[in-house]
Amino acid sequence: MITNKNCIIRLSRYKNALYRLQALGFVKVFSDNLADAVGVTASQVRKDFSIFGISGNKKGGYQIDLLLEKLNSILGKDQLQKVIVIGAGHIGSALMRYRGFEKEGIKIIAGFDIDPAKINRSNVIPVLPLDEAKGFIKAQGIKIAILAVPDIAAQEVSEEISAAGIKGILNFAPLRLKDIEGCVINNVNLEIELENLIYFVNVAQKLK
Amino acid sequence: MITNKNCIIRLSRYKNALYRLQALGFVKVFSDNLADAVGVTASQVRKDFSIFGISGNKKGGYQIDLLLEKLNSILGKDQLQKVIVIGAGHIGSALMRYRGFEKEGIKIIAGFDIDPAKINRSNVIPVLPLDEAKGFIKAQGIKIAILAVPDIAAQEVSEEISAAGIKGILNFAPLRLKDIEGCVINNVNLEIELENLIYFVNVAQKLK
DNA sequence: TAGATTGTTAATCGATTAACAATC
DNA sequence: TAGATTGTTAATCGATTAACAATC
Repeated sequence: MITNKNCIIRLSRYKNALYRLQALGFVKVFSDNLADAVGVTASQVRKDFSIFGISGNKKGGYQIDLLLEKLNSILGKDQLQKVIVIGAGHIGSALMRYRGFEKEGIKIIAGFDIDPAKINRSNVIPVLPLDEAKGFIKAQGIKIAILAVPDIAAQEVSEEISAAGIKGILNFAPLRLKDIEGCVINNVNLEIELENLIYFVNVAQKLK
Repeated sequence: MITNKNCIIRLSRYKNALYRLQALGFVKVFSDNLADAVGVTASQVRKDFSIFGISGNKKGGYQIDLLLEKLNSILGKDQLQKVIVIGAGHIGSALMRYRGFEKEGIKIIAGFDIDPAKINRSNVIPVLPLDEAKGFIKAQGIKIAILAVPDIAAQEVSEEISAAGIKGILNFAPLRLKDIEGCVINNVNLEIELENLIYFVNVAQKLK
């Protein structure tokens, strides 16, 4: 199935919107309701659904609970996702303490750092020495890691954790990691996000 | 000039790659060098440059220092960007302490929070009461804000700071803000980034 | 039934890539 | 000059949107 990243991001947005609609007491939606809620066209919604074989009822729309079941299944949310954080600096620590992941079935179970001063084995989410990461990943079968180490360390660390069994890395280091065979890498580059925002603000200012 | 977000993100990547090449001692680049460094095609590089009227020398490639000047000017990096952070929770505090923005000419000059316990006026980057944000934005002429407040507060706060003069918001709250007239909103949704990564890891696993 | 909505195909749109003339 | 690279146009590709038959 050939699907692009944007399409999958939209599935996440549909899911989130459906939970909100459900909380408001709705039981079913039409494609145009959902489109409005997410900010896309109704055609886009139906097209996305048809790609994944999700069908509704002609005239009757889609039943929210069934739709959520299917979206959650596609998005792998039918099982708890265990995630580790590599790098317990400012960003890494903040992500470890961030509660927003829990309600999405994503659980950060440990952090790792090379600095002995950052180690804390007794914490709810322990911070362990980086050289224990490899064993931990293998023992616990961890597939997903958040990488929040300094730029200079990012490439080497990503290759190490990948070799230990990590299949997906969410990279916060502001550089492009080389492709790693058997490992998906998504980048969150905060500098570039801000730079981009500044550009479009400047453009808007000039237009006036 | 009609430009898409991806194109501007590539300009940032070109810029970053050019600094690295410069640090390695290079004085000029050809489009295919830069393409390799960033992971795009040489056609893409030349096309992007031509959109912004950046020209090189037939046969001679592009002179790195001139190229950086032009890219920095397009990206608004010829002046220091003052940014505030709204919400001094885990994410907000981490962003305030994060040093990565400085080398990009982006300076976080204050944080704001509604919780009196978080206020700290004597810090290098002070954390001030949220109700001082409006006056601060006006007095300092701040255009860019990073929004790291709880979901429930995000819509209201974004409208307030926009009314006070904010023209661009980098939103970390995991929900879609309604469009605000005269304000550009970029979203960083960490839950969705992770969900997306998990999806593609699962797909890759199934293919094997 | 008449009206409304889905599911899918075809049309459109926009972005990327390929090709190549210009030219250094 | 011959060879290499730019700058731009045309071709391709892929994603989004529009249209509409099927049907509830």
